Amino acid sequence: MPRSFLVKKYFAKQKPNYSELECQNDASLDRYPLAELSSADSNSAATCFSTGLVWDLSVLPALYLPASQTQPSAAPGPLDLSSPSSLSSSASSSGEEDEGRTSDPPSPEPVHTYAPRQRMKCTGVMAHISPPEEEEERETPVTAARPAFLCKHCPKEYTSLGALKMHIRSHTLPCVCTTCGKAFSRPWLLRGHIRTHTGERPFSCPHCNRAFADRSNLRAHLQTHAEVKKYQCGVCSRTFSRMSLLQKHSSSGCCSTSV
DNA sequence: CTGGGGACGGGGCCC
DNA sequence: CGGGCCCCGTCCCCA
Repeated sequence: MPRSFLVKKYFAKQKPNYSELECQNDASLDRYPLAELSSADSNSAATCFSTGLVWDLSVLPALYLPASQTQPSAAPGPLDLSSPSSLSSSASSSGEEDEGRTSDPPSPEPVHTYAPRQRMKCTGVMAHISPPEEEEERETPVTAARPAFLCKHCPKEYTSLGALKMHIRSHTLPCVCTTCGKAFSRPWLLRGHIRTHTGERPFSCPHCNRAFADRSNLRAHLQTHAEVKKYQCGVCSRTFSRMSLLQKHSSSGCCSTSV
């Protein structure tokens, strides 16, 4: 079974330009927004969060922001890269080219135009029009009279047929690895999987030349080069490269007061 | 226990 | 509308 299937945390998702992380070199480390942590201080989770520099576990609920609160500076993702100085949208790419379209420069200022992702709600029925009264009973009533496209394989609901079709692929898994037979919902997932067979690692770290088969893994790796990680404990100000590490840290006692 | 890498899934955006 | 890609996130495993 998929590991994260249907168990995603509903964090507000923004779209920081992580390409910056991957393309900036040494100088970038100095310019990491997180470097401002000390000044931003972390005695207050809100303070910490308001800086948009790190994620503080204690304020995670605050991340569940309505779509209206999407100012880049107010509720950015894990990293606030919207600052003009850091968001050069630059050249992502020295080492991380995708097989398909290599160093296509990312969209100039994605954060400015980014619309927060809407989390989809689930229903248990197959229908194309959601009765208004049913909408009212739902937790997050949206799109009152909008057609709802419901997956017949699971309770998921989508507001567009395209999104639904995309989702259905996760059930049908049309992309099959010819080597091991494992099936995937999308071709690029399969390509990524195939790299595990071929050993291809097209994403390399500009700092240590370590290569990765997966861009996300490179992104995580780049955190290890950062002096200040992007997930910060609201109590002890310690920073972590991953949310899971921060969560472990919190649950293990340090943040007993805040968690 | 902590930190990090590997693998992979999802939704959203762009073309 | 569909494909491709991006980013985010999670889980597992290992050092």
